[in-house]
Amino acid sequence: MKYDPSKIEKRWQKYWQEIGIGKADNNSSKKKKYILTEFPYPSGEGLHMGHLRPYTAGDVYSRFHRMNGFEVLYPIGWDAFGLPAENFALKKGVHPRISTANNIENAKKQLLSWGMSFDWSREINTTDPEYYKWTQWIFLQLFKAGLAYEATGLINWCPSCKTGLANEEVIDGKCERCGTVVEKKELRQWYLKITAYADKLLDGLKYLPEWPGPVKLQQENWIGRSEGALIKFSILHFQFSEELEVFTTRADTLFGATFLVISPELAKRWIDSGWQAPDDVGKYVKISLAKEERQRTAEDKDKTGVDTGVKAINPANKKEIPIWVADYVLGGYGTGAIMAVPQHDERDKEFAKKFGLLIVDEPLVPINEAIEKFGTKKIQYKLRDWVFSRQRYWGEPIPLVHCDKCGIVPVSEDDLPVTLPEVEKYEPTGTGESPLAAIEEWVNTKCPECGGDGKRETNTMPQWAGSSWYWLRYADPKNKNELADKSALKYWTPVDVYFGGMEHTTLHLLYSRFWNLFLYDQGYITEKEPYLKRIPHGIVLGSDGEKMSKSRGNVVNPDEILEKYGADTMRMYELFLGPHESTVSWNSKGIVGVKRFLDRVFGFIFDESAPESKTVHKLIKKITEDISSIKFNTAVAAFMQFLNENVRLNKKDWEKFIILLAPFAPHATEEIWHEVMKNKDSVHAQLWPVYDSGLILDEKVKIVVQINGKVRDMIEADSGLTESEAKELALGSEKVKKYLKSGNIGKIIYIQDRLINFVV
RNA sequence: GCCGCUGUGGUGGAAUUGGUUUUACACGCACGACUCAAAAUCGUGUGGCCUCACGGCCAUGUGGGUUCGACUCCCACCAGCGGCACCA
Repeated sequence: MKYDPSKIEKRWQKYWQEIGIGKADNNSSKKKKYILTEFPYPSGEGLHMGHLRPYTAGDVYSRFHRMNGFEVLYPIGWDAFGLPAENFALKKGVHPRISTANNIENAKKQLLSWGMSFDWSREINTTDPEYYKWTQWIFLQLFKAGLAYEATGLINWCPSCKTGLANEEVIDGKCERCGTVVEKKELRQWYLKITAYADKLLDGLKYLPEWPGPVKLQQENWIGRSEGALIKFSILHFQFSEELEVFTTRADTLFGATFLVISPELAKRWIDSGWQAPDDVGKYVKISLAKEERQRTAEDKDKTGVDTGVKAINPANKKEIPIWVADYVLGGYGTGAIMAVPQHDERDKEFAKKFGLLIVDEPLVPINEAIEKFGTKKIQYKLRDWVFSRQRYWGEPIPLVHCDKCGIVPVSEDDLPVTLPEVEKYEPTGTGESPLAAIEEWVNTKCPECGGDGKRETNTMPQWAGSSWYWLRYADPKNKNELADKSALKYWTPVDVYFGGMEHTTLHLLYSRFWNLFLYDQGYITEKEPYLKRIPHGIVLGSDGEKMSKSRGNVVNPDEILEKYGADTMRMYELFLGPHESTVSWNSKGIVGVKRFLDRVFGFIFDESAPESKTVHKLIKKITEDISSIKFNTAVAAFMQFLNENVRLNKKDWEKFIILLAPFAPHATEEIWHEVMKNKDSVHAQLWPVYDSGLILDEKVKIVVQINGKVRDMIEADSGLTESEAKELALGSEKVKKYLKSGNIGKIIYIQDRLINFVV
């Protein structure tokens, strides 16, 4: 039979829809397995090779578990709010609602053509009011719990996307979305108090043994907990502040603190409250604050600073010390001021040397004693509160009303969702104001509390809002009364295995853990941590080893590969490229190897007179273990090797082979299962084969004979020989005799069925 | 600078609870079969060096070490990738 994927794949995809291959049952009595892959942004370019990787892995894993008797939930949806969707819409001049719907339709077609066994009956869309109703509802719970607050502060601002950004969205000083260098801007923003969960987020990592170490470590570093102390220094003759508080982890070095340094931000606050700073100080502060964050914090930069002329008292030795202002001190960490101990800190030393400040070598004091005497214990985090408002149109409206009389009032839960108004003009304004602010008939509303005139909050939520709880919704996606039914959550959550990218470690993965912990604390959900096991995948590069990009011209389009080779070949080659977690380069040349393999599978004719195969049992063991441990590349190799080595197989053994191959090449195996094997039901509904452990043992083994650790011969023998039997056999070898002639045998090392080593 | 990961043929990669003459599987390449020819397919070979050959020596980034035995463990160094980046 000739293998022509284009003739068979559509037919079986339709068949799977009809029989509901991926449908998960909330009332199943089976053991559950919740397998999740990050849901895609439906961008205008369609899904790319980077999507194929986790979805194929998840699909193989899901099909495997279904065949092993699990009730599997492998859902999919669309993370369709946010900048990519909106920017695409702006570029094409189409309303984001329409372009998003088109992009979703296209992406869905792609996923179906790849043979993914998602449960399409649970498809969700973050831009669907029925969905974002609950995103808004969660926000209100955060607000009511005091974890959402409004504040004016210096925030990251992307001048190209024209919106504020969270700390996590600034990668190497640039906007995570568009790569533009981020500016600092003083703006009124909504924040989520993720810092209140810093300890819980950190502590929870301890209970996730199946997360990769590097992922946990990265989150740990991002949270950045350090234990130290707050120490107050009194300020002399200064009316704008009586004392200056610093955070330090080295209270034991307090006696060596010979000056204090404040950040330009703190100096600015003093100036704003009326301090007549010396001219050079005022000038320095102005210049520092105007600098780009990256310039200011570049490490190889020379230290700069100015003496404020103000003096303070070191509480330990009562000595008078100067206060300087310098931009190596960060305004946003600790108190925005430090005590400088040049003897013990390289940065302080560099500064002191440059400006001729005192460096003394005072003895250390016990740290706890110092804290007790001169300050208070303090735990400081690097984690900042999450800037949660965006000045863009395409996002969930924040469900709050501003009322002159009542202040900020939450929209009544009965009135959710606050739907995004239909407008023609939705370009970002760039003024720090959301485009929604211009829509008067939407903005003007009644206060939910007093019924008087009120104005809606016009900022929208960030990209990350909808994805911060989506896995919960999959458990019960159509629920109108709550985000998901408790018993459905009890059955499905937590997610057993979560496939996704490394780039989300300190973004989506951190945010969603935060929301999950919060919802758990509030009693709305049943699990403390959302994902039991996290499996990151490497990125797919172009054949030149560079990131795929249009400008490089190295983009490989999965649709074209599919047209040429079919979905099964594409899937298997993608898995064959390398270990799931490593970065791989897509090399279109190598794909023919997989196509040739599937051609041979298709052309294989089983032979009823062939004896029962033992190697098929080894294959069952190998494939079962490889899928379980996410080693798909070696599983594919094992299939190839098996077919190379077995030219004759009877029908029963061939059937086992086809079942094992089914999760990898779902269409081709289904075709063979029906057309060649003449079965009526689906190959994907079969039970996973079980191997006979008695049959995988070899009767004959090859034992290596070493002399002083060097291999000198190999003897074939029955398995399970004792040491003396093996010794006798080995000494009979001519080669061994030759090498043993010159010495006496001392030690003998024998490892059964493997090797015998004579030490001479 | 700090933290983490990686380093094996022309290429992607296998093998790491130390143990079957490193390089499974695949690509590529060479030769052969089939063909008028090509493609496809099938078969054989394919780490390096020396040798007509038998055979030998050297090889898992580099240099040491532990061990009967090291790709696998330890130390130092080099190179690449990722994260954080003046966090006091």
